[in-house]
Amino acid sequence: MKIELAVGALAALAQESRLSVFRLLVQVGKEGIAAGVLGERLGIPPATLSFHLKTLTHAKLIKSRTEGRFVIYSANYAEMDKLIAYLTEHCCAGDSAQCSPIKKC
Amino acid sequence: MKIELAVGALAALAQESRLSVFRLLVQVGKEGIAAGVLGERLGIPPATLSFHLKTLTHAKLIKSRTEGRFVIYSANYAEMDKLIAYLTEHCCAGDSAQCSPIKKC
DNA sequence: TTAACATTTCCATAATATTGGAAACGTAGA
DNA sequence: TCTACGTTTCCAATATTATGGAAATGTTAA
Repeated sequence: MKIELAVGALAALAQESRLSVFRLLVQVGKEGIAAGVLGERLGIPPATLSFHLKTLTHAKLIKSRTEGRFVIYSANYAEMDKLIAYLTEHCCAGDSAQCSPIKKC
Repeated sequence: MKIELAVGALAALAQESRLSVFRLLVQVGKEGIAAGVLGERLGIPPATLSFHLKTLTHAKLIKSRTEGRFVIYSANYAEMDKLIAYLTEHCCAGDSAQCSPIKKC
């Protein structure tokens, strides 16, 4: 993973509304939920939510598919895993004894 | 972990110089290295580095100790683990079959 | 085609973050 | 004490980001 991509992903997550959106999508699973449901659950106005969803999508942390007039968003687990791997890469001065395996979803 | 803390940690990491500093400290291990060495290795001017170290420290992602006239910085592995746990909490709609254990340092 | 609905784009305002030089601070050794 | 050195604070210019109303876009059902 290149540092620009990691910075982009971290910046996307470094905002309360977006972090809430992402965590909700992570918990919901790969089926995802519609933008409107997200906005309702989290109390975010449509324009603001759309802005944040765009930011998360651009960072590749979430993806969307269209179903009728709904846009269904879901977490990109692979990208989350890559980000975590990047943060913890070669950790603890190579003393792998004190590191348990990496999170994988 | 509260969302404000997570947002603070993510914001601290969402900047190229700070992410480089953090990853270097993660790789160096718990003994840490001096501020000056960090700046030299990463090519960051003293005032700028100090600003970024303060930001990372405030986010609890790194810690420091003074040794003579050197200030030695090191990663806060526990806080990194908590952040990763927060991001992946209750993931995959409870389908734990597709999630391997969390990263621990 | 028309009406109803879900979502996104446009836009201006407001708030927050980044940068690095110069000066200040604190410690160590002579 | 004096000097050298490592680090931090101060500061102001510059750049980036967040917010949400209004309008536009696209989809469905009748």
